[in-house]
Amino acid sequence: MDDDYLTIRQMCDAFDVTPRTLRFYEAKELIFPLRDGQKRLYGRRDRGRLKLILQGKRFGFALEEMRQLLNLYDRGDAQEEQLRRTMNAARERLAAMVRQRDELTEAIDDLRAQLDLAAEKLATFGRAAAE
Amino acid sequence: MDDDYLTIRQMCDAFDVTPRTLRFYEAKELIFPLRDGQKRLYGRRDRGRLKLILQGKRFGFALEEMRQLLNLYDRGDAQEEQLRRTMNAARERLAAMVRQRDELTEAIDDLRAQLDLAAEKLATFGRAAAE
DNA sequence: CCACCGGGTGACGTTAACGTAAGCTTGTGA
DNA sequence: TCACAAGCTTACGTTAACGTCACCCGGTGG
Repeated sequence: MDDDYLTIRQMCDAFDVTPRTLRFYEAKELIFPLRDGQKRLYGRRDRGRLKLILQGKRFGFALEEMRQLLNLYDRGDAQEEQLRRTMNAARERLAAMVRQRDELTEAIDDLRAQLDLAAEKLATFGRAAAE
Repeated sequence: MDDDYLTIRQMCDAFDVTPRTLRFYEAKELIFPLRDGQKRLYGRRDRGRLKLILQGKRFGFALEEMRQLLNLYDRGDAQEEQLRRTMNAARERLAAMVRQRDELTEAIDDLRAQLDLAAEKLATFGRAAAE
């Protein structure tokens, strides 16, 4: 009921984003602020969506993916089905993240091994100089 | 001595890259194939560099960074200093990769938690339907 | 009156690592 | 000789998520 509306600047401060970002999200149809004349006014709904968007970004969802998920919730009905779909998307993302982490771990281990080799080689320089 | 030279296609097959990639690397001054008229010929040296480049990519080095590292080894002298610098660069990369993995791990844990919450919520739907 | 501030609207720039397409040459087998 | 394949060069396209710039508008304090 008491949707206190925020200006773009207040939103930026609250969520630590730039005005450009909010306008950009609006252009991408992720959020739909009201207008007071020219000025954008962001209500509870937009804040909720933005929060989800930023969370999604953290999980590696692309903006377009988030838009689709958010739109699911906009149609308001069939809650269960929506939740299922969202969970499926999330599970796929999760699997991708785990894969990515595994690859990273491999690369880390390999790089460490290379560094060890290099350290040995460097030691031979030291010994050569000590003769 | 016996630099057997490879054509661009042979290189592509050997390293699993496209011709475009090799020409691109050349334009970026990462490799320097000889020319037989128009045709590029890749020798031992270029193969070595390409191998390092692809390794570096795996570790997340940018091409420009790789170029600088490779150039270090081109001047041929002061081996020890070169090795040191390369190791320093590698250590920084390693630290960045570890940081990145930690962040990813956090995000993974968070997403898992969210999924668990969602699963609970979904269960309430099931119970509601069972009444 | 005027500078300034907050906000708004395009439109173009940025970054990385190539992909893609057009059109030219050169070599080769039928 | 002709067509075809492989290479070559040049140049523009792609992707994501904004940043930057130039310019406009309306209200306000001095």
